[in-house]
Amino acid sequence: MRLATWNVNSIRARVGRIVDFAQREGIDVLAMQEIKCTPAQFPFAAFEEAGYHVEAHGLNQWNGVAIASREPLEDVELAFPDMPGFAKGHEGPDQPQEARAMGATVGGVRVWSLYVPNGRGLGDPHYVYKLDWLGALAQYTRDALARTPDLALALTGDFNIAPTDEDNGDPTIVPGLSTHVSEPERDAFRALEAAGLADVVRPLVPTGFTYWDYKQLRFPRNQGLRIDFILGSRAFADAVTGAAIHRDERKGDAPSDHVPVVVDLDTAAPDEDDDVPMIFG
DNA sequence: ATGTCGCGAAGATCGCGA
Repeated sequence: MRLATWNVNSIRARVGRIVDFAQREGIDVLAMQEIKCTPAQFPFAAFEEAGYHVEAHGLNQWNGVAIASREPLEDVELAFPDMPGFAKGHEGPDQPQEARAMGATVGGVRVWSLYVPNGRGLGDPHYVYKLDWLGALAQYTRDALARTPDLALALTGDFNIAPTDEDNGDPTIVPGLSTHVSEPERDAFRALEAAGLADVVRPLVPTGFTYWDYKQLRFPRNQGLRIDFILGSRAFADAVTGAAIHRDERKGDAPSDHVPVVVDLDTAAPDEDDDVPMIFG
């Protein structure tokens, strides 16, 4: 199975380019973020004509996530447990959840398409929201893997965190002053790893960014960020056979500011009669 | 020049979010 994640920055503005990519690259499951529309506005037909089922979740022109899949999506969820909400100017409990998460099961894998809150600024309520949101995501991960240790779980999406200094090539993003690179955000990312997940792309694609701001010639200067990830549980990571970051998708007409991140999985069912036993670790 | 995008609402530009 070939699984991809892509912050598309509006599905309607570039649906042709996205479906073309999925078909050309043989993507079986495509987790999308920032679709920027409601399901009523989503261009389902373009995906269906290309052989994909799609589940979309969007409340307005902001955020929004979706998953397209060649096989039907099962057990779709539109939030993880205790996912915090946010409403500007209305800090406190009981804020409405945004359209930032979708979980679905396909090919034996529990896949999440996640659009982690940006944070906006180190002193901003949105930054507190970001850290709370990531904390609840880590708790979900711990609970899910405690309940089912051999679960093939994949958290994919735009995490809005550059986990190491090597993941930040944007000179305007400064440790100590900027979101995406602060220690609390990096701690929150490491907490996901401590919960039982691993970045399954970095071992196969050690360097390279996944996002370049539209402004200031960031892409021609290659001043980007690595902020889009596929984090997998042990059972998921053990099935990974390849990975790619499709930098070329930042080129050409009307690109998203993010590019797709792809992994290949060997999802052949274990065979009890196989002469060669499966060996882990 | 916070210099680019995308969206919606207003109304042929602006505010918001990133």
